[in-house]
Amino acid sequence: MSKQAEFAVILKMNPMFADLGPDELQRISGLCHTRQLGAGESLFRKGDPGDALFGVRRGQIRIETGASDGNRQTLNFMGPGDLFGEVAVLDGQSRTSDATAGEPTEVFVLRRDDLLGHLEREPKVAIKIIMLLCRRIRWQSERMEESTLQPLPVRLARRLCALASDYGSEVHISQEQLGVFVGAARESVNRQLQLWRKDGILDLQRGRILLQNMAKLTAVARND
Amino acid sequence: MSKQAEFAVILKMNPMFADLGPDELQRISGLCHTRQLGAGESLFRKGDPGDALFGVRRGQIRIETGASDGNRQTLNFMGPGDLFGEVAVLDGQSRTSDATAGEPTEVFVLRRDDLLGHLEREPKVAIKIIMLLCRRIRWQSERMEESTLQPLPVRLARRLCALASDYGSEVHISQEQLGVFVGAARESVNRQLQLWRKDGILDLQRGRILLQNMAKLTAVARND
DNA sequence: AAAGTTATGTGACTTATGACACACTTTCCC
DNA sequence: GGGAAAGTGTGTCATAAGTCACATAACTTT
Repeated sequence: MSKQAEFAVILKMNPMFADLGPDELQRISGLCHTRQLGAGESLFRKGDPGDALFGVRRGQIRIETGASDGNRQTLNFMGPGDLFGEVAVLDGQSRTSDATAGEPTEVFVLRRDDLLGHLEREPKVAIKIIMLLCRRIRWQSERMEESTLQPLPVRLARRLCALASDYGSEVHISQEQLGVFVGAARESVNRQLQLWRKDGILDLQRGRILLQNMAKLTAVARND
Repeated sequence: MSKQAEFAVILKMNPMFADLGPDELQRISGLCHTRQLGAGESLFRKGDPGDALFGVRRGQIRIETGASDGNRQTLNFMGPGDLFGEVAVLDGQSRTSDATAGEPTEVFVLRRDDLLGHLEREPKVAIKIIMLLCRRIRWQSERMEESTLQPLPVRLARRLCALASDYGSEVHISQEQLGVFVGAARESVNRQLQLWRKDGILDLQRGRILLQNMAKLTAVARND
């Protein structure tokens, strides 16, 4: 399979591009090229212009806060098949975080100028992108209400379910990280996890969580 | 001034369209027409297709939840110059709330089909719209973090500053409404307002708030 | 293996805010 | 004018979650 075809598959997996037809995807992915990074090499830093969209081909990219006080916080890991910078590539605003290769990594790069030129030539695609952005705005505003209003156990259960759908029943994450994700203190996360452990919903080990009863967990997430 | 020119001014005031050039605006506003509503008449209901964008020319439109349990919650008032349905007109998704005329009202209507046809003929405008949507997505995600993390006084101060920039130093809103806006209980809102009143930052009257010291209020909003 | 570092578990305390209850005032309207 | 309704001011209480402090356990490094 060619690089381009591989990138088309990645695009297709992302909700942002899922509605595009095969020919439209093919023409967009034809614009991409690739880049190699060594372990620890920086892809972009906070403040850099958002001049491209990236897809991980192999390796791992860490999205981190460039906290100047030395306490570097990892916000997310992007593995093979993950896409990021979709919004930046469209609006060109500067990056809001750092991205660094955690290991030797190859990324697909779709440059902003190339994409915009393409959209200008194909207004129908531009209109589809508009729809997708609108969908994202709606989705975000729904989430916004929810995340503010829902209590910690619900937010935590939802995050765990989401992680489970990505990584299976053994989620490899520290309680500290989990706290950052759901916007809570580590101690609060720990206390809730302990309760669930006593209920047999999950088990805890250093640096990982074993989900044993997804049914109960999704019930909490639904918040019935 | 023609109807179209009047509508162009309203569009220009909205951040969503503020970046468009005069000629682009003129051509878009040339697509609009107007509609008259009597007091209490419905403009659209929850679930209706989002097939148009509206701007209030005169009168008032209330945006309300169509709560079936009879307890109707007013979410927002749109007065002359206000624009709403910007996202719906682009993506065509159904309305998420009811809109009803609070008094005899005239609205500008920009229909979805007309706008999309226009965008297809002018891809440069479509790309500008894409930028604007991206800006909105970013703005939303910033707000999302903030609204979860910031304490009530900060959220309240920010909302009051925003209202002040729209309506001046005399904000006409009930404490109940304010509570809905910042996601807090009416009582909590009241208690915070009382503290600020004792500091001379503002004064309270039935149904309105008089802002007397915007400097202090913005200082709270900045959360230094 | 010893020492150091990171992750986890837990108790004590504090604080912000929601919930309820009720008094008081203003406005509306019949 | 006389309710009724809506908006406001406050007290009391309960609770969720943050903070601090420290113990323990598990990995890493030398």
